[in-house]
Amino acid sequence: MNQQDVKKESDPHLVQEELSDQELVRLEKWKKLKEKGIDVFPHRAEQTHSVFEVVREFFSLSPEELEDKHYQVKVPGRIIAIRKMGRATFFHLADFRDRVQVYLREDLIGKENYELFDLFDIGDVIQVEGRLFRTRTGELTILAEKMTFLAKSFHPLPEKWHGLQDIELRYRRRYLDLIMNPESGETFRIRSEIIRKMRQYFDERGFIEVETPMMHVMPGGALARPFKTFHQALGINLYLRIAPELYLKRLVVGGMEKVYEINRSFRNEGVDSQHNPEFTMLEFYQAYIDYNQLMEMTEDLFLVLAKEIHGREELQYGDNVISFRKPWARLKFKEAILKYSGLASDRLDDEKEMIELAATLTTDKKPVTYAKSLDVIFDKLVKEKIIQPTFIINPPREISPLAKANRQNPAEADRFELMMAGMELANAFSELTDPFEQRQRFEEQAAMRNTGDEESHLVDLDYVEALEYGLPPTGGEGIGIDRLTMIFTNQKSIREVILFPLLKPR
RNA sequence: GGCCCGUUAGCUCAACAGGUAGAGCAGCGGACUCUUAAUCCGCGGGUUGAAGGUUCGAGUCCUUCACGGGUCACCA
Repeated sequence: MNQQDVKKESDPHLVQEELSDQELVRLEKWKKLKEKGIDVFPHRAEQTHSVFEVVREFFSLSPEELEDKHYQVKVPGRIIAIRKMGRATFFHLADFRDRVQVYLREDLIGKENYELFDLFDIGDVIQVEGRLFRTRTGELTILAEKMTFLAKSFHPLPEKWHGLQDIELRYRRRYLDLIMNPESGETFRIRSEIIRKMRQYFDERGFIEVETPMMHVMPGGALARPFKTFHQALGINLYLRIAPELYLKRLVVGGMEKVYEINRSFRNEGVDSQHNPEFTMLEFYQAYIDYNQLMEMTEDLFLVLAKEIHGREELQYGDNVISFRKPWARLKFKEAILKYSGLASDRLDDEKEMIELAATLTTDKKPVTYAKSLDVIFDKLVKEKIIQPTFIINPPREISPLAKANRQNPAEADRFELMMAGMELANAFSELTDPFEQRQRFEEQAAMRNTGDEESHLVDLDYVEALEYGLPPTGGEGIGIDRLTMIFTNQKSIREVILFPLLKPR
């Protein structure tokens, strides 16, 4: 603490030291309220309704009904607009989901109380007690009899008409975004509903929800660079999980035949409109099924979500309408490349040519194997062109080290990636259950790692040992909740569906 | 990390080609007892993201830096 801080300690001051005239005015009002003995930060408030509940319950009642019944309410909320007209004032009180008008009359609450309202500002959280009526223009309104402070607001709110537009400020001060921009609140309400409905979906089908470690001694379950940290007391390096996969399959070994985790995972990669360093997945595993059954489940799940949340089977996303009607397109990985890249099939089979082509598409790490080259080509030339929900099935086994190989073509995996709107939404496969093969796959990965591929898997012998006890045939899938929310809320950036996306400190 | 764009009053935005920074909302004072982007009259509010440079003069031109957005790279 420097001297300046010490000097100011006796006198309350705001975090921001240089105050605007408006902030000084608010501080003055607060002092006046204190002088009057008014507690602007009380411990609790009684309420009969939230703003949202008032609107929901009384919205459809006629002026006469409201007049007859004399509905008395106590409603907390934030003042978001004031219209003063001499000895009468209208203002709007808002909560997270709605707003309701309040009417204030000097002749009803008395001169002294009416003048006290001059010390109320837009942004203050208050409680209004009064009875409901309709104005001449028909708006449901609370005729105020009593008003109490619940929290004084010391900063002016953003502009009422345009809201908060500055994208950076919207992320850094999400609370302001939520106060000012109802559509932002709606996005996060839908996100919450997606997660709730997903839970319900899996719970109803007999799944158990679990939580597995987020701190891993050895990161695994995906091909990605991890965040590294250190445990002081144990003196060991730890990694933030890149996926819960290997732990969840250990649980299937343990008899949890249907298991899921809504998990936050962390990947130390770039940040863009489809990637945040921490992101949320739903990962689920079901014993005795394979990836074909997972495709059916996935179609069903998305369709249920669309119908229950939006009441529709297709959703507008940007310029496209995305339809979840079954069945969805299924395209083999190589066929998808043929279809969308324009490459001829004899060239696609020319391993050398594909490795060279892939090298021209990426500047960083050069793909050295045929399988990795195809993966790059898919990413660069195909992915963005797939708009409607499409299962891309049977990608190369080499880039799927945790999936069973396909029996007809062992170079391919019994796996699919679900693409839509140019994004990967889900990734699923028939889990590799043979401990000998798993160990061999890990060793292949480790060999690639030694050639400088940081994202390859490590040899996780502890996991292989679990497989040695017997993992039944199992289908497993991960669904990106953030991206799913983007589709369901028509947002182009992942930062719009994460309350506090990672930003550099100011 | 590369490239492009942005950063001006609390907020939303102006300022032609370098010539002493404006408006609306919000705020303050006044009028107004059914307004709803209330209205009317008046007033205050700025280190133009930061630091250098060019110039008689920089919000504007140049350099560097910070943060954000877009895009490419990496990735889901």
